[in-house]
Amino acid sequence: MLNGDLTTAKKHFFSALSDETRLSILYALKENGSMCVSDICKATVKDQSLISHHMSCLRNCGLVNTEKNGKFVVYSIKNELISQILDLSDRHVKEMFEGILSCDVVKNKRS
Amino acid sequence: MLNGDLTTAKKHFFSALSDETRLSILYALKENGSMCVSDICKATVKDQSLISHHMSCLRNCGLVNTEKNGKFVVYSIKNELISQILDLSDRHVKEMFEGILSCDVVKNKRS
DNA sequence: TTAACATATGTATATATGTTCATACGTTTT
DNA sequence: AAAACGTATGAACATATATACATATGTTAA
Repeated sequence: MLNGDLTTAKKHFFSALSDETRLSILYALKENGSMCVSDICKATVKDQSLISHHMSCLRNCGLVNTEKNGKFVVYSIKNELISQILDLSDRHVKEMFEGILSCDVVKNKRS
Repeated sequence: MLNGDLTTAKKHFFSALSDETRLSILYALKENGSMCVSDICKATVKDQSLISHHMSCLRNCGLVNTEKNGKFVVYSIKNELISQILDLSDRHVKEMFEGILSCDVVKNKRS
């Protein structure tokens, strides 16, 4: 495994986490254990096509499990390691909350 | 603190981590303890202006510490919590390595 | 004070990425 | 078999963002 590729993989892993829709999907899964696509659509109030695109991203980056059940596809958080990463990040963001939101980039988005 | 804002902050935290240049800066800091901007430029082989932009991002998201020392500005990894998040993510990405790189998005970038 | 150095910041641009729309695929039901 | 349902995928577009360039600010040395 080349070092450049490892960095690329890391970049894509964090990219998968850097989207509000995908974050809300992950936190819905964290609350509910496992959900099929249409349930995720309801929980996040988003279109099916959009959710499917995002699930593909989450699947590829190893953030969720897929399990087929008849015509349903059931997703869940991949494993305990992912849960831990989400929890620790949660803790950090809550501590740094104001600083992060006062970031120029964030502020510009609001105007 | 509004829930929407918390999600926005999370998104920006992970966005800060989803860039190869910023990741290489963080891993240089992890190896060397603390470094001034010009040292980071050498270590990452990037322009000073680019590094400064990225340091601003890392600072805002609470990923690094800043300490002024004469005309130098010395940066280091913020705290143990950040180190842990980086380590756990590292572990995950190494496990999921091939899957992540076989992602369509990643593959398209290479062609 | 002037010059040299270290760092930060503003702007422009090219590229990456989230979303929408249309449609395809697979499964169950009637 | 056809219809209905659940999910996935491809293309197009609008927006976000990394980088480069120019320049400003602050600090030390001569």
